[in-house]
Amino acid sequence: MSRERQHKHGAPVTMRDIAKEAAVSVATVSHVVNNKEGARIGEETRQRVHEAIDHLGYRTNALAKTLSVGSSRFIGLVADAIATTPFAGQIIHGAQDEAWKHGYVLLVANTEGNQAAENDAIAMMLEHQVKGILYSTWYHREIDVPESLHQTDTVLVDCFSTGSGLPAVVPNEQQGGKTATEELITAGHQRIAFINTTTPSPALTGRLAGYRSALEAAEIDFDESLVIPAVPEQEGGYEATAAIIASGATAVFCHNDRVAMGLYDGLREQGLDVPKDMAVVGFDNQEVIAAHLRPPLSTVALPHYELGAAGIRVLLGLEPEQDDEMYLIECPAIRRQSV
Amino acid sequence: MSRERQHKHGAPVTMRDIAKEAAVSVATVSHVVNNKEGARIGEETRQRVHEAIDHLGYRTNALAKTLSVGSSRFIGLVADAIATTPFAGQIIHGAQDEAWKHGYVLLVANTEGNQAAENDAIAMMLEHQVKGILYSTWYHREIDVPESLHQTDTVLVDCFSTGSGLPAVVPNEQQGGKTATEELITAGHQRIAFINTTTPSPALTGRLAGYRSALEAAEIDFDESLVIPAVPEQEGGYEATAAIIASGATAVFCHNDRVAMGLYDGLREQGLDVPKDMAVVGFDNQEVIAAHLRPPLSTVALPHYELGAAGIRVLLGLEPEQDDEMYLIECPAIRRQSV
DNA sequence: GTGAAAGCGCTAACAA
DNA sequence: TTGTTAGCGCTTTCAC
Repeated sequence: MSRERQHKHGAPVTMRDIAKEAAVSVATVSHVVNNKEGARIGEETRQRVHEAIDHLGYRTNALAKTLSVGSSRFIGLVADAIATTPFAGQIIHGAQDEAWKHGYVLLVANTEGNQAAENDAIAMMLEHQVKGILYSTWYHREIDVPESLHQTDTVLVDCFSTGSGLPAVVPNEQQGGKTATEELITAGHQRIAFINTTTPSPALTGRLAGYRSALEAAEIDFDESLVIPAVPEQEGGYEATAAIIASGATAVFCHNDRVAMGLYDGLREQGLDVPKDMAVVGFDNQEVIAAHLRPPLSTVALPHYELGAAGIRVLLGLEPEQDDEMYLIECPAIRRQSV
Repeated sequence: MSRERQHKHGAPVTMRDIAKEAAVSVATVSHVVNNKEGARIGEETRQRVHEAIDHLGYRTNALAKTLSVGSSRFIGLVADAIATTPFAGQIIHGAQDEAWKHGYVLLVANTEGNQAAENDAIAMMLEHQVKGILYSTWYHREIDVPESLHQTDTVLVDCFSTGSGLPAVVPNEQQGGKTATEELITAGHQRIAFINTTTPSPALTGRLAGYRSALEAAEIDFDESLVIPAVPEQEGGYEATAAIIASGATAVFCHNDRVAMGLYDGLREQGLDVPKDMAVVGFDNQEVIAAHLRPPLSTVALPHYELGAAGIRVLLGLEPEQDDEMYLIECPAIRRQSV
C-alpha cells in the first residue's frame, strides 16, 4: 500500500524500474512476477523484487506481454442487440464469466444489426489479435455469416448458418417446447392450446415439435385447431384470447412471456382466473414480466447465460466435440404460480 | 480480395512481409499504411505497397502499435448488472458508439455487484493500459468508489460519490419528475397522485421535488396525502390501487413503469379505464412494458444511452467543464396513450 | 523519396 | 541462481 509514485499520468513503472530498484535484471523480475517454474530464484532476491514492486506500484503491461508471447488473451464478442433486450446482456455475462475463468478478456461490440458496424467491429477485433470471436444474435435464427469471420476461429451463439462449417450453440427449442407442455400435462390438463408465433423461425418449428412430442408421450391426440398463431407480442396474446376460450382448452402454452402477458389481460377481461379457469405457461423467462405478473408466470427459460458460457468453451476447445457442430443447450422449466 | 494466404492460423502477415514483397523498407510500409503527412512517398511505391497489402492480406497489429506509440485506445467500462436489466445494455451501447467515434474500443466487464470481480476487472483494465474507466451502476445511486479506480482517469455513470472528486454523469431526476407531472397537468388534471418509491435514493427525492415544482408552477397546492409510497415493483403499484382511488385523484404519476403496470392491473380489476377514468404516466421507459401495456404507457425515459455517451465525452475531455462535476442528463417525455 | 536503427515493455533461450 | 541477448510488430527520428 505504500506506493511512492501513483503514476496516474506520467511515465508508468516498468520492469526496468523494478529491476533497477531491486538491483537485479529484468529477466529476474519477469521470473518472479510470473512465478516461473523452471527458474529458481533466491528467496531474498524474490523478496527484494516484491518489495520494489509494491514500493513503486508496478503493474504488468498486458499488451507488451501479448506481443512478446505471441498470443493474445482477447476474445471478441459481437452482439446485434445489446441495447434492446436483456437477453444479450446475459449472453455477455455468461461469456465473460467463462472467459475469465480461462484467463481471457472480452472485447465487446454492439452492432445493432448494422452491417457496417459489424464489419468495423470484426476488423477491430482482428487487429487486436483476438483468439477468436463469438458472434451472437438476440433471438435464435439462421444467419448469413460475414465473410471476415472466417479469418479467425468463430462460434455462433444463439444463431447458426448451415453449410458455413461454423460451430453453433443454440437453445434446444424442441426440448423446451416439450418441457413447457409437460408442465401442463403433469398438472392434469388434457386439452392444451398452443399460441405459436407467426414468424418463421427455429422457435416456431422447434417448440411446436416439442409440444407435439409431449402430447404424444402422454397419449393425447394432437388437435390442429388447438394451435393458434399470433404475433409474438402482448398484442398477439391479447387478441388470441377469444380463440383460446372458444377452443375449449383448459391450459395454454404461450410462445413467449409477452404473449402470456397479453393473454392474462384478455382472460381477466373475460372474468377468467389464472390458473383456476385457465393454466398458462410462457417461454423465455423474461424477468420483468414473468416474475411480476399476477399470478407470477410459470415458464421455460431461454438459457442465455449458458449459451454465452458454452460458446466460450466451444471456442476454446473445451467442449466435447459434436458431430454436426450444433450444440443444443437445455431450456429449463421455471415454476411459478400460473399452472 | 485476392488474398494469397488467409493465415487463419500460422504466422500472421506482418509489415516485414509487406516490405519484402513490395521491395521497400518497413518504415515505408508504415508510412503508407498510416498515410503519414510528413513523409512523401512516390506514387508508384505507394501502389506497390498497397498491392502487397491486399495480396498478402495484411492487417495491422493494434497491440504492437499501442506499445510503440505509447498510448492505448482502450476504454474500460465496468458495469454492475449487465445481465439483469436492459439498462446496462443501453449504457454500453451509448458508450461504445461514442468511443468508436473517437477511435476507442471498449473493454467491458460485468461485476454483478461482486467486490472481488470488480477489483479483478479494474486490475485487468489497468494492465491493458486503458485510457480511462467508466464505472456504471444500473440504477442511480451514491456509491463508494473502489480504491483502485483512482489509479486512472475515471468517470462515474449513473452513480456518484460526493467527496471523491470524480466526475459523475447522472439522469436529471428532478427535471424528469417535473416533466412527468407536467404531462398530466397539460392534459388538464389538477388532482394528481404520485406513487413514489420507498427506497431512499436520488430518484425518490429528485422525482418528488420535480413533482412539487411542476405543481407549484401550475399553482396547484401540494397535498401530502396524494403522495403514496410503494415498493417500486408491479406488486407495489397493484397494492397502491385502493389508496389511489380513495385519494380522489384523476391522474397518477408512477415512480416507474413496473409500478404503473401493477396499477393497471388494480385499476382494471376495479373496472376503471385508463386514461378515461385515470390518467397514468410512468418513468424509465422500459420498452417491454411501457410500449405494450394496454393502453401503451406514456412515460419519461431514463437516458441510459446518453449517460454512456456523455460518460465517454467527459472522460475524453470533450464535454464542457462543469463546476460541481455533476453532469445532469435530461429525461425526455415519451408520449403514448395513457394520458 | 526512402531506409537504417533505436526503442516501446516484456519473454525466453542460453550463458555464466 | 541470475544475467545477457535477441526478438515480438510497429513507429519514428534522422540520414542518405
